[in-house]
Amino acid sequence: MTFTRTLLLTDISPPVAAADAAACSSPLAREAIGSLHAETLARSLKALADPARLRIISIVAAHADQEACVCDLTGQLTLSQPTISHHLKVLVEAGFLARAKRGTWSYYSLVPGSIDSVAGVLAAV
Amino acid sequence: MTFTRTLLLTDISPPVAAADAAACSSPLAREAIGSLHAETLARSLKALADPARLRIISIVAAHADQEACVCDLTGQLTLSQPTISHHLKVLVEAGFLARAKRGTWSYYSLVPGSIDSVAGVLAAV
DNA sequence: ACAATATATCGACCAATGTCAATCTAAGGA
DNA sequence: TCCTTAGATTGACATTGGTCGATATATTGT
Repeated sequence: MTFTRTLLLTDISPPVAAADAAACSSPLAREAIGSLHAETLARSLKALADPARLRIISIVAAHADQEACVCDLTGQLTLSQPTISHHLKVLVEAGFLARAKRGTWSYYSLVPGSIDSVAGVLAAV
Repeated sequence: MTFTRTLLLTDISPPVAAADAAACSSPLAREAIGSLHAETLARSLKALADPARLRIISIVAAHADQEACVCDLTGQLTLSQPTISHHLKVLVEAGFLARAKRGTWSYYSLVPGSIDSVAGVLAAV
């Protein structure tokens, strides 16, 4: 890329596309997301893209105080305790849940806005 | 589920939780999502949870006519043509893209509302 | 018909992921 | 102090998933 002036969209006359674009290509209305942005969003979506983890989030969100202990989860999910613990870790590391240990019990709460944020970013892709 | 009358939230007095709930549990404000719903949403999210596929969707959406040919993608993604073709297939099967073959070229377009729909469902989990 | 091009499919490979049994850690109660 | 219980960690395993090279299919141009 050695051009001193960036090729603008308005520079493209209908029949001719951008320099390195193929003949079949149509004009762009805006920029696509960058690869870095794509990787960040993909990481968040990967953390959510599991039935057990979605149910965990939903169970936590369904509680009046937006908080659930692990026993709430082991009771409703037909998964072993270590597996549930693993999913919780994934969700905490992805920034969707926060852990608070009180006595013997661990309580998990939703990080406010974290889900909505991902949903918003996704809708803007 | 053989109860004739559903247990209402207002039936639960503060100190006592639902029948099979543990001592650490707090009351629910609403129902959590069902496992079927969770699996459906997870399938959609899995299709989106990949950097290459997010970029593909973004590139398609960035086009003025919401349509891109494969050559647009091979030019921008540093992935082999078979790999891109694979990702396109995943996105079509998940219902996010539609394929239209015209002549030698295949054009992929966004299925209107499909992304917003997932974003909306996700935000409601 | 033939050659060239665009895209899809196949087969194989390696990395990442979900799951569980076994074990470890920490907090409470007797 | 010891036992019990809640939860996290570890290690192993099977499955899924992303990638590419090779090949197949289909369409256009000569």
